[in-house]
Amino acid sequence: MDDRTYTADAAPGGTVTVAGWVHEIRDLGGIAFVILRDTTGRIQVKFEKEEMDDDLVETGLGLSRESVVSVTGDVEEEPRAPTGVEITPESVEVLSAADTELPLDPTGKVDAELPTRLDNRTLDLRREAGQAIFSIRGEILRAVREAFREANATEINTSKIVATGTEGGTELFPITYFGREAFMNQSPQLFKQLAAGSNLERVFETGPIFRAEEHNTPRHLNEATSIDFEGAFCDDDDAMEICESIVVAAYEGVAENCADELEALGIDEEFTVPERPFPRLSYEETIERINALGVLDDQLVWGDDLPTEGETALGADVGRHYFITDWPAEVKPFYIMDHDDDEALSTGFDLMHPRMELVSGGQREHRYEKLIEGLEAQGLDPEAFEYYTRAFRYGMPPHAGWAIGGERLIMTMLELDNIREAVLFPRDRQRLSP
RNA sequence: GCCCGGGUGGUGUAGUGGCCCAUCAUACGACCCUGUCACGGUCGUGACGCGGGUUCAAAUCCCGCCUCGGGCGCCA
Repeated sequence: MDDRTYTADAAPGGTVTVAGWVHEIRDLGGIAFVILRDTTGRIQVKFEKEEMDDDLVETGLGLSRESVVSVTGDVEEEPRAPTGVEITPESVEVLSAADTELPLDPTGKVDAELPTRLDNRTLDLRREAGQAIFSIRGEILRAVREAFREANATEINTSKIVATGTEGGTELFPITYFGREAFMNQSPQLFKQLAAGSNLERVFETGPIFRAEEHNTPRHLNEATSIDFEGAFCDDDDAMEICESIVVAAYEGVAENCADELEALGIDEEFTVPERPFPRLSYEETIERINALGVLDDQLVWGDDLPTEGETALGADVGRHYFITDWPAEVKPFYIMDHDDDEALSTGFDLMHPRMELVSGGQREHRYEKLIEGLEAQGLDPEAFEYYTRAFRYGMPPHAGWAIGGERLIMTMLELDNIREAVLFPRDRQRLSP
C-alpha cells in the first residue's frame, strides 16, 4: 500500500489512491457523493452517472456504510465539496464490505449507550469523540514520559504476578502459578521501592494494576493503568512537587497538541492547564472544612475516612486540584513513613481533583526496624515480605513516591462521565470481553 | 458486600391496565431527484429481555431468572 495517500494530503491536480471507510453516501439522482474517511479526515468522491462507466457507478452506489474501499482518481479543487477538494474516481476497489444494520452509528447522528459502544469498540472509535479520547490518552502518556525524563527518572517495568497476598487495602485476583498460589499485582509499590534503592534512584512505570473489588461505580476499574513514581533522596514535599509537574505536563501536552480532539469532545472552550502549586490542606483542615460545609449527617472526627459526599462537597468548594497531607498514620499502609515529631501523623498525601481522588503517595519508611514494626502493627507477617524488607538491610536511602490513577487523570481532564470511556477494553465486575 | 433504578425494531427513544396488530428519529430495502454537506421526497421491512402468574383485558401489575446502569462502602 505504498501508493496510498491520506485524505488530508490529497492535493488538487494529481491522481491519487485513497483508502478508508465509507462514511456516508448521498445519492442525489444524477449525481451521488460518497464520503470516504481515514485517520486524517474525510474526502468526497463524486459519481456522475451520465458521464461515468456503468460498472464504476454500480460499485460506487452499491457500497454499504463502513465498508473499506480504495479509490483511485483525479483530485480537483471544488468549492462545493465539504473540504474544498473532490475525487473523480477512475477505479473503486472494495477491500472489505461491511454488513448493513450497523450496531452503532459512527457518524454520531444517533446515540448509543456505553455497553453497546464497548461491545462494538472498533466502530465506536470511528466516531470523532471516541477517537479523540484515545489520541489524547496517547498524548498524555507521551507528555508524562517526557516530563519524567526531565525529572531524571528511568522507566521501569515490574512483574504483575506476585507471591505475597496483600500489602493492604484491596482484594486481589488469585491465580495459579505452576501449582503455587499467586496473585495479580495490585500495585508496583514494593517493586518500585526496591528499584529506587538502586543506583537508578528515580524510577517510573506506567502499567496495569489489578483490583478484585466488586464495586460498581463510574470511577472504578478492576484493571487500571497506574502511573507510578518513586525517588531516592526525596521526601514527601519533593514527591508532591514532582507529582504536580507531571500532572501539569500532561495537561500542557494536551493543550499544545490536541486542539482538534478537545474540540471533538466539546471541551476546547473551558480546557485549562492547572496552575502550580496546588493548594495543600492537612487532613485536620480537611475534615474541619467538610464539617463546616454541613453536608454530612454526622460530623467527621479524627481518624475517619472521607466519605464520598464530603469529598465531593469539598472538591466543589476548593474548585481545583489540591493535596490532602498529614493523614492519620493508622489509615495509611505500613510502608508510609510517620512524621518524626508526631507518630500519629503520616507523610502520606493524596492529590484530589474536585471530582475524585487522583493520586496517593508519601515518603516511605526506609528504616528496617521501623518497617518491620509497621508490618507487625498492621497484622502482616514480616516473613512473607522478606523479599522486600531484605533490601532495607543493605542501605536503603530515604525515598518517596506516588501513583496516579491514569484513567482518572484522563476522565477528570476530559470531563468523562464514566471511567470506562477512558479504557479501550475495560474490565469491570461484569465485563471480561472484549 | 448493601441499597436503588432500568431492559420496547440494528441503534436511540415515546408509551404507567383497554385509545397499542405500539410513537418518533436514525439505520435498512425499493422508487424519484445532477451539488449534497444531519441532502430532500414517496412507499416499505423491522421491537415490548426470558419464564410463570393476576385480569374479561398486560409493554404497563405481581413473582422468579438473566442482564445493564447508578448510589454507598472500599479503593486509585
